[in-house]
Amino acid sequence: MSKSAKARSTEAVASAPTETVRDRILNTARDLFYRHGINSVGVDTVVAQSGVAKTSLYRWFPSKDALIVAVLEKEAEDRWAGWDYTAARSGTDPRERLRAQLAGIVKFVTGPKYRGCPFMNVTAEFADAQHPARQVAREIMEELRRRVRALVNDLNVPDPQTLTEQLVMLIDGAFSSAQVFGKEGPHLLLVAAADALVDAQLVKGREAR
Amino acid sequence: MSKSAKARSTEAVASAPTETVRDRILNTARDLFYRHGINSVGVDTVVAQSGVAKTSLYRWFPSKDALIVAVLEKEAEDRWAGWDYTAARSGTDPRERLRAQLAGIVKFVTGPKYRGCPFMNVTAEFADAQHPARQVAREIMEELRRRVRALVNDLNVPDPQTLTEQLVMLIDGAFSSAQVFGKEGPHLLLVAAADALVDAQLVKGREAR
DNA sequence: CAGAGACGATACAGACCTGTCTGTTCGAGA
DNA sequence: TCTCGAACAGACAGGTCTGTATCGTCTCTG
Repeated sequence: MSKSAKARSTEAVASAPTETVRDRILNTARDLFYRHGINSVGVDTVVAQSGVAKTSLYRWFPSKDALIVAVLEKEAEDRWAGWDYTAARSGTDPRERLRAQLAGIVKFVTGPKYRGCPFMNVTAEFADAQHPARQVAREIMEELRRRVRALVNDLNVPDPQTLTEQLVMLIDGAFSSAQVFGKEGPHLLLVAAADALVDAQLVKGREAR
Repeated sequence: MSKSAKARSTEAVASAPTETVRDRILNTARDLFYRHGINSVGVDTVVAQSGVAKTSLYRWFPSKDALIVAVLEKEAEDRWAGWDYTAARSGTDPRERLRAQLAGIVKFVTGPKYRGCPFMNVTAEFADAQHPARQVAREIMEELRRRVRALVNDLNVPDPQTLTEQLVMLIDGAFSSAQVFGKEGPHLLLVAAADALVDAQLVKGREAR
């Protein structure tokens, strides 16, 4: 038993390079929280699944709330990494760059393991808007807003502020409707809907000119 | 004690006409579930708040799950009543009738007591898609889809199916973004965004003609 | 007036939750 | 070799949850 534990901590370097105890807890919690909901997963389950002692969990995270916040931040980190990856791969045409990000979102919400936007789920699960997890979730959604705005700024539309808000609303709608309706939901039309909104502003801009 | 209980059950007819024990439980549960989240409210709290015995709750509802389902159905009942009310008040112009419903939704999500769409919240709170509460929630969202479709059908657009899905996505986005962002969210632009999508289809229809 | 049933009050079982505490093992550095 | 900290193992406290069981009271109906 102690032998296998020893072997794991040694060989783990090869299989999962330098995955610390903290990371193991964090990754396990992230997976469990997302799959079953935060309130449905106790710390004991996280401890058991990550093969770690309870004392270790509470050494690295002072409370379950702190763990939740850390999980959300890691979730956001990965999301923005994906965003940046898509940004780097998409060309120079502003319109295409926006489409690429939206297509990325569609791909995300149609994935087999999709179970809703983690940040919206946390907002639904914790009624208290002052809860630290909700504060983090809100900040992340604001960041999404800023990133959409940056894309919209390059489109040369007459009212970028309005278009940004409308696109964010569409994106939020894609997140939630994919969760509610599953495979065959409205979210499949996200790119088309966004295109229509952009066109509407471009037409308006041309008329005004 | 027994005197006051007697008086209540008699005078209650005047104050809240024939509010049965079942209704009292249902209304209290609805309020508590919505305000604090379903999983955060125990049956004991519902019992205490509604001034009823626990045995009564379990007489009328075989389990908490059954109570949740009943609450959601009542919630839906009221929502459709509001929809029909708006429909009856709005004129004959299809475009205006759609706008009226969307404006009603904006009014709903900007209300001071708004804490998210109950049916989306339940979807986030219960990870298991087979949970009875989620089944009900999904059916209600499908009904919303059908009602939007009925409005779109009168608009004479070339692709009512697509427009319906896009509008539903917008509506879902309004529900969730209002919850995340609070007062100053994208949801304020719901009517304008929907207008843009409708226009886009009407323009396309004219071009094809 | 008598029986039936709705209701209130409350104790209880059994499970689960978060967070603490004690004691042990093991490896790395002084 | 000795020491110290990280990690493991597991018991525990104090609270919450759902659902059941018990018992007494009220009200209506025949």
